[in-house]
Amino acid sequence: MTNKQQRCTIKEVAKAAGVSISTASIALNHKKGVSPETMERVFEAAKELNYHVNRSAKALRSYNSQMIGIIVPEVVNEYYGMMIEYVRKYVESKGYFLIIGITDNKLSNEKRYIRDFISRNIDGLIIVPMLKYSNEISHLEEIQSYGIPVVSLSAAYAELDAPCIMCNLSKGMYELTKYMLNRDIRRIALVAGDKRVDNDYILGFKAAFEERELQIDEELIFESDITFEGALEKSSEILDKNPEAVMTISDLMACGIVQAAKSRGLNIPGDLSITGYDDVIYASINQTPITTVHQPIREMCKRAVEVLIDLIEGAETVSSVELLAPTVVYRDTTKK
Amino acid sequence: MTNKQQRCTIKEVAKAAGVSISTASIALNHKKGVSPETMERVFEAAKELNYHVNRSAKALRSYNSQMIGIIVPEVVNEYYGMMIEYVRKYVESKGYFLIIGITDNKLSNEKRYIRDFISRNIDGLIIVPMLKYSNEISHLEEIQSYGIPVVSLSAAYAELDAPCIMCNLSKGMYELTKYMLNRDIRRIALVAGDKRVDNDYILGFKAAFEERELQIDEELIFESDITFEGALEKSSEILDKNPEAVMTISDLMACGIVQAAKSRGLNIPGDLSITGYDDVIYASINQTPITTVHQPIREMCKRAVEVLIDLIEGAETVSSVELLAPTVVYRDTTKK
DNA sequence: GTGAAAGCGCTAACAA
DNA sequence: TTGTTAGCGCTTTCAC
Repeated sequence: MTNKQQRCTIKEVAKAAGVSISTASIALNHKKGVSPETMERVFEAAKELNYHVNRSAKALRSYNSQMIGIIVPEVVNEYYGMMIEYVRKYVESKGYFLIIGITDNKLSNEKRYIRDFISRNIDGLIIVPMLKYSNEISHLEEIQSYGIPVVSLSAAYAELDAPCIMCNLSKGMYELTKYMLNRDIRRIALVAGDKRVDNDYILGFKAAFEERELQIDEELIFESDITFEGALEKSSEILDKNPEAVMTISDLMACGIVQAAKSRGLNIPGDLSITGYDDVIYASINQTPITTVHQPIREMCKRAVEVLIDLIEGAETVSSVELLAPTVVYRDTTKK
Repeated sequence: MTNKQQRCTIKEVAKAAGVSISTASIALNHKKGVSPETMERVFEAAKELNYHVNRSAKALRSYNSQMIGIIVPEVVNEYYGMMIEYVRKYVESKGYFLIIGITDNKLSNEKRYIRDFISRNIDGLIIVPMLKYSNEISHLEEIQSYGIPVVSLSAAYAELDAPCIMCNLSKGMYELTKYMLNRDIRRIALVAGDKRVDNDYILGFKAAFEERELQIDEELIFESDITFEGALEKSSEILDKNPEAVMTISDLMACGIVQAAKSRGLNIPGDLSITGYDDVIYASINQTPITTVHQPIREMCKRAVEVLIDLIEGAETVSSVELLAPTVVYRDTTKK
């Protein structure tokens, strides 16, 4: 780092290869219209000079940055971490670079990232909606108005005119609830986050009861912070109702319930069944592995990227919700 | 998204404000040399027209992208997730945007991201070294040669001439081992990843034994994949040696040992003490919360960003290692 | 305090 | 097939 050197430009590559700048540009971009020999000379010169294209210049001139943006509520959470991981992989396999905005569940941050992403000329946006209820979508409409396609992943903004790829959350909850009811477990608590945001889960839960013409006790449907600590705090209120089962909408919440139940000396699943949702690592690393619903995160991410890139390449936007199927994973916190 | 509109440029803002382009530029960048009234007119026009600066153009012209790059081995892991989270926060509070490369512990990916980051004109780089042993640093030296400062975080590349901010890993391991020895636990297994990479941990472990002039059984020092599954697999070999304690170098590995011990019917900490490292969520959400060593991740990230930004702003590079102090966190997998 | 004009590195007409 | 040239949106001298 002593003698700072300048990066070489396409001009120098062209000169070294003995061709014009435009020929060098065509060659470096693997476009047709240049002879094989010229091509080789240019690439040799580029390698020799250790040429790196200046993407700022390229983006300025050609109106695309080869960057796709993703906005997620959090990153310190296996569920979103996996999304970033998979989306990144697919995006990069298509020749794009993924830039990431993390909102901390704050609308103001979501807006800030949208502004920044517009400034940085992203080619497309994947938005993973916040966990808080919001119907403010003007910032998303603005980015769309500039012709930047938007796809929502994991959940939908009801009023946004954009494709959405998500898991059939309701179905997973229905299956799992049915499994409980089949084992004569009736007194089931359900712990959601915000009832409006998490209505899909509640719908599936109720559907299983209704199918069997069983009464639902609305008092057993709780709202809680969707975190480990949140569930832990809420647990005394929940367990005081003496449920036979506690179903949650995330594995982390289930961990909280498990820990609380243990400190009450409850036997799992003898005295109490507990279920998570998502099937991320938290469910399997627990001392007692947790029964949960697997969301096909990988497939969701793959589809989201496919749909987005189609849009970037000029496909017509159709506002549709694509629901991928969940799978119940039976582990040790529920009866066999 | 029906009628795609063009983003407005500084030219249009200038025109609307009735000033020249250069005046508009000065005003928009809050530079001095423009009257308050003009300033206001420009900002009003910008707001009116919904102006977003084109950062590609700005970066091209002014040789800085206001982007800082970070390269991490993984993201689906609380430890790295938190790093991204904290680094992002500090970086953004300084007016930069963080772009992230995830290498999956592959050198080829690290090189690929470096190339990409050079192309995208990042202003500085934070590198969190891979968990695999490597002394190939030519790509890092190259980016440095262009005057882009590099800071390493969480671990050091021995041969790289760059500042490093990390936790005093050795000290944490020493303290924890001493705690065990003080409770007359002697037969302690240590589970590392690669012994070369994780030598600091081993050094601390041995130091505690040596201080008391106790013999170390090298057979009880294991290498394993630094994952939950890795530890789970290795566990039978480890537990077959009948240790009184198993110390690991990550909380996730500790979870694996806990699960394996439980399925052998071992009582924790009665029959077996288990410790993790890092103090991330995996340690606290387990049914039996795990004793571990807290790494001051937040402070590490803060310092790394501070040092990097000083360098970006022209400070002299000094190749130094800054060691932050760990804290042992006693939970339920060790004796009181 | 403000404006005119050059040019950052690159792509894409258009000419040759 | 290859070269010439204009210009993407912005910053930054340098005049005025």
